[in-house]
Amino acid sequence: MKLQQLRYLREVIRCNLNITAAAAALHTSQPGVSRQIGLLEEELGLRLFRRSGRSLKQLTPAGAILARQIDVLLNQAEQIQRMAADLSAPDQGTLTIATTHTQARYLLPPVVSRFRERYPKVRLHLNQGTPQQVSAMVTQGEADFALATEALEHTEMLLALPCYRWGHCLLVPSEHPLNAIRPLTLEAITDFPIVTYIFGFTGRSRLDAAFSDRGLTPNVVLKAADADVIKTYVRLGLGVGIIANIAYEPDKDTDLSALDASALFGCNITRLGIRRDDFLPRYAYDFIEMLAPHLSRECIEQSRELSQQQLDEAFGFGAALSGSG
Amino acid sequence: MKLQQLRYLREVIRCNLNITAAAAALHTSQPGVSRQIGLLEEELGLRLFRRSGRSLKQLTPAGAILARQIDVLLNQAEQIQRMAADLSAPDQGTLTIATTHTQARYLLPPVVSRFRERYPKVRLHLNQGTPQQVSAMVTQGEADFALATEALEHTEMLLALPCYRWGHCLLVPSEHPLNAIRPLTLEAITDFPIVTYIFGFTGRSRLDAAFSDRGLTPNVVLKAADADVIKTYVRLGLGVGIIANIAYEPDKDTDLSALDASALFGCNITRLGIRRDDFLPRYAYDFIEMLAPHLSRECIEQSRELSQQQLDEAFGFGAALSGSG
DNA sequence: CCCCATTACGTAGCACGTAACAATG
DNA sequence: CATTGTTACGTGCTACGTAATGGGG
Repeated sequence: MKLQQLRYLREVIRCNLNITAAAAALHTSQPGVSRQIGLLEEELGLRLFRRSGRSLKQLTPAGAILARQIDVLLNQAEQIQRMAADLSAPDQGTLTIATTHTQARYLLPPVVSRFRERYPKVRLHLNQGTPQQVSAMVTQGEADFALATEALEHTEMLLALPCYRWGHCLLVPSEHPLNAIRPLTLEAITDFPIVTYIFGFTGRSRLDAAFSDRGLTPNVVLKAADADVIKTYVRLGLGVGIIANIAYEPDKDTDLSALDASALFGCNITRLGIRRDDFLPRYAYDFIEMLAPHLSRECIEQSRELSQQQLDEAFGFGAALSGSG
Repeated sequence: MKLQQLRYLREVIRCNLNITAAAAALHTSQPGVSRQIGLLEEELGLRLFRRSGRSLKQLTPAGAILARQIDVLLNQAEQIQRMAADLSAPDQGTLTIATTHTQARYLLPPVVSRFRERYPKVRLHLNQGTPQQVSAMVTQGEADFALATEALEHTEMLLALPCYRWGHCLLVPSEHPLNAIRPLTLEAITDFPIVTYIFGFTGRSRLDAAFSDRGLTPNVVLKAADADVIKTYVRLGLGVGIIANIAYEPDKDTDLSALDASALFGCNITRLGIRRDDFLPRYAYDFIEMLAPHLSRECIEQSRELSQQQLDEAFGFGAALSGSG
């Protein structure tokens, strides 16, 4: 039994039992993969795949059981390699962060600056995507951790650590009538066309919930994936914007006013998503601590053992907040 | 990184950093091991051993960290192989049981008979030893499971599942004056010389505790490791025996009387010891179920996740019983 | 001077790639 | 007939064993 054979097997399964695709993904020849799978089956004394003619149709029950264990083993092997890399050169390596627009654009820049100063030799990758893509990147091991407000707490594979809380704000041109209304109400907002996020982005679900709880139907005339697009259309006078309040930049957005709406829409929690069984190098923990000082290495390592529910309790969040907010 | 290199490394560490001994244990050449260790260090980019001149003095801190992870990985690899063997030929293989005299001599014979009938192709090994040896055999992977009344619950590595409870009995010649004393008391027993187990065997600690709780000092004239020896000396009239009541065989011991003493000495629990992270083939679970019907496969697999304390609670034993009984 | 690890060197095995082949839809 | 997996075959790498070398206690 060779580690390579197990890697081949894993890749074949990942490629929906397509040996050709697996070989391509592994940058090796197709017959080589086929052969090693065959040898592995021979050594283990059982068929891992149910074949119909020449093509692999499905995993045998035994194959499925073993594949699960083999995944664990390969993860462990990769962890050992990462640990060795970290131990041999603690300030070198790669850090890949999967994140959404809002975090990448407004939250991370200062953290990235500090990090690059502290660890100039670490190659930093920022992968932007939708919350779902971000979550998938981490679960599939393509990124070291994720940062997003949505979708991270949906799988027990990930540890979704609360990073910080934020609310929404209303974005209006300086001369807009809403500037005069105090206190701001959902009803007042509903009188105007609205420009905000598409569903599943940056707390959009919380906005919808707030309106529908009051029996209101907002007139959303434009849905965008990020605050920059929203600002552009607010400037064109298309409607009033609702964005994350961290996305308002007082220095640059001097032609717009931000009216805090945290009280209306409730607060959101941006979470840090880490694979439960993943080893992270020292600099990754340092990055996280720069981002959220309460998430020390010690704190994270203790959290790994907890269920998501226990975690939320430990951090003092009820079920309401740990939902789709 | 090859599995073989990791196996070599593990063996070198097991052999107290002696490469020559490790090579011998692995049935391979000494330079081969030396070379592979070197290649592994090169690939990982760090020294695993602190060398003084040519000999390995100790593990480096990094080496120690990695060695722990590597142990986990190799265990996982071996587990996969065992699982494959079980899946490919569920009624073939080897079952090694580590146990003490009492269990091997009085408890296991009928179970073994049934098992051999059901699984004629399984090679069954019974390894007898002291409770400490028995425990060590399982923790070191030399046996699949252990059966003993003592020493198994001392390490969290093992799952010590309660198998059955038993008490002691007093063994006396047919004409002995104690036959007439009802009810039996500790004081009455203390009037006679006693023949029983050496310390650490078959509930001996419970006997001592019972006497000392009453402020009594028994006159133990012979200490033996097993009931057969004890019976022999009781027959010679050396004293009265105190043995596990399962060790009294009414058919064969017709010249001796057994007086139940469970009430005097309390009950003991014989436990089944399994490595928490170990995979057992189907026939092993069947053996266990023949031995103790309440220990189904399902029950055991659920127990693996529990701490020893949770386990004792689940089985309804308090701290008093889970002690050295 | 003995013990032990490393280096040197030759060999045998095996993983891999190219090419040809088989089978399925 | 296109796609995919298996068999055939040659090659280059490498793990391993034997032998020689180097260092400590």
